[in-house]
Amino acid sequence: MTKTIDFEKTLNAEQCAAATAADGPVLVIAAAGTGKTRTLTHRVAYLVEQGIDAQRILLLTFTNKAANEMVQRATTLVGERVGGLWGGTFHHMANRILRRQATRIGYQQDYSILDADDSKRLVRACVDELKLKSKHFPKPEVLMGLFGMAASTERQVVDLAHQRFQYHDISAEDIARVHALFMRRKRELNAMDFDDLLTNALQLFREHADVAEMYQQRFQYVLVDEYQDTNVIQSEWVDTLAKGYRNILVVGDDFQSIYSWRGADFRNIMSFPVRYPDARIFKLETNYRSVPEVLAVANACIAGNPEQYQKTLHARREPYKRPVLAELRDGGDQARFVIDTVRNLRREGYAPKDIAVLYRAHFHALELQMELARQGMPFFITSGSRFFEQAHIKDVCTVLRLLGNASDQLSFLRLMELIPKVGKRTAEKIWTAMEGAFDARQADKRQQLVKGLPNSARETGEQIMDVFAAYYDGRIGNTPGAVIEEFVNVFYDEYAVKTYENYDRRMEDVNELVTFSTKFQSIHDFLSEMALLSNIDAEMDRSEAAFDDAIRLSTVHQAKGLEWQAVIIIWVVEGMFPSNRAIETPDGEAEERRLFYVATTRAKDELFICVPSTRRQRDGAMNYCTPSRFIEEIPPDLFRAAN
DNA sequence: GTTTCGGTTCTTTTT
DNA sequence: GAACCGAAAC
Repeated sequence: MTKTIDFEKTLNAEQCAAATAADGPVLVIAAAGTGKTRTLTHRVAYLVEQGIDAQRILLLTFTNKAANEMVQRATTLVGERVGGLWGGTFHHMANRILRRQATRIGYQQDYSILDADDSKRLVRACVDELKLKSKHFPKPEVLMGLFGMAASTERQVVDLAHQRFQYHDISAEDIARVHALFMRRKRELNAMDFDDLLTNALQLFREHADVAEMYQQRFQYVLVDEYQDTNVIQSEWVDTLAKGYRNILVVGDDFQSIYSWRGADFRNIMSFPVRYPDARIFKLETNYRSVPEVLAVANACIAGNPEQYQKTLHARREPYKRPVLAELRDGGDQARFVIDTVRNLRREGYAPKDIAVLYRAHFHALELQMELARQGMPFFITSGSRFFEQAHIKDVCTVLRLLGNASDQLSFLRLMELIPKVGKRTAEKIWTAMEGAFDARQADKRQQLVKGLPNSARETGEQIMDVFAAYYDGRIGNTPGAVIEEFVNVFYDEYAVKTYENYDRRMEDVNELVTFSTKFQSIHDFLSEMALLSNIDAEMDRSEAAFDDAIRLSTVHQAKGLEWQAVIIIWVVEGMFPSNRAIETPDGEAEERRLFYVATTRAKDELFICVPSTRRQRDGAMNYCTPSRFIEEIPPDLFRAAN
């Protein structure tokens, strides 16, 4: 017999009420640091203790890290009984469902997943094909943003484009044409991007009642974390899945809604009681994380957003020190301040991993990174470009992706263009000759490919083709790692030496990828995981011990859900935080304020806010900075002076 | 006609 | 860095 949990003892009254709530719809408003994860974990444990089969519980989270953490903590509470629980991100769940049902919506089961880089390339190709490329036409990233917005808000691209470019000489119809071609191409490539995963899964539910019903029957309980960051697709998704039993429990905090630029709408959380009139609402307001002085600053900051659910964080911890507002001369001065502060904190007994530096955008940290490197202070940064999206990682996966989906034109072109003397044109010609698919199983197809290459490239082409042959002949294993290793041995290692100055570092990444791949049996599992794992998730798997001696550098977005003893926020000046571009959009300022609130509430003991007064421009000229409006809104006596 | 190379420019936030 | 552009090299 497994031990039973005394919920009233291990949780406070607020948490306990939410974790042990009776069946039916439940909304939990959980302010920062109030034990949200703890509550959700105990909810899972509670359900399992009540005799619910874990396979019938669905737990949707924002990151894989959050899902893993919760499952792990629930396992500690009630043991192996949580084994069959479905936990993960919306995208993971969509992929899991679509892998079984893709044919119902006109896709093949072996579809590929396009990451941001793939989608961008495809959009660029569509713009080229329609001959719309010009100085004034929006760049692929801008188009992608527009398409993504349309997908996640269920609006028409032409309307959004019209709105966005009404004062510019850009045709909304042309943008809609690019979008239409982009959508068609993805079908032809048998590929889905991140947005497609969500919309296609929803379409599947809408058009196939039997599929929807199957999952509605399966999931007796649906739990959703970070509900304030769901978009309309996701919220309809959740509503659909919960239709069977109506045991839906969502947890969120409208103050921490920071993804509206991705279609997230915190009104989902506000309207929950309207969609579920019998919903019970629980509020968690007791903060265990931060000292009262930090909370005072956080509360003062968010008071600038009056139209939100007002809730006050009640401090549980003893008074300690007021946060520091540090006025610095420039970026260099700021970097030295950060380093001095870290040294002082170390002397006070904090470990490096207890300290984080947060900022609005990755490039804000460039100067600091250089100074840290120069001073030999170890740091650990979650970089802007994703591990799996780096050129060398994508290069070594092209063969694998083609084995997984013969229609993957993007991987085909990428692979061909690795061969010397083969460029865009030649690669495209060969692809056209292949008639839309490269079926590497057939020896004559491989032959045909080599014949399409210029003479000087044939030998290399044959070497690469032999990787495919080896896979099908069974000469190498059929695991993802074996294919990558073979490709590296016969071709890529030599290529990398010639191409990259930092060959060593890049090949280390490749080796790490092979190690990572051993966890997966099938090529598809591996490729899906690669596309859907975020940077933070990927880093989880890398040697964590190495990071214990390093301070953490992170964007505020990526810091969400994390906490540190001491937090230093840099570049809190107008134009950078809030970012210039963000405040141009309606409600942009309110979201930036929420973002600043998220930043401040990451700190447990100590908070340092840096305000440099000048910033060097690209051309070397000095720019004067005004302290952020978010600083001006906070009463000065809530801060202490820097020593 | 294609590929390659060298110089220039620009960085919001992410599954 | 890495994406883009124009010019040189093949």
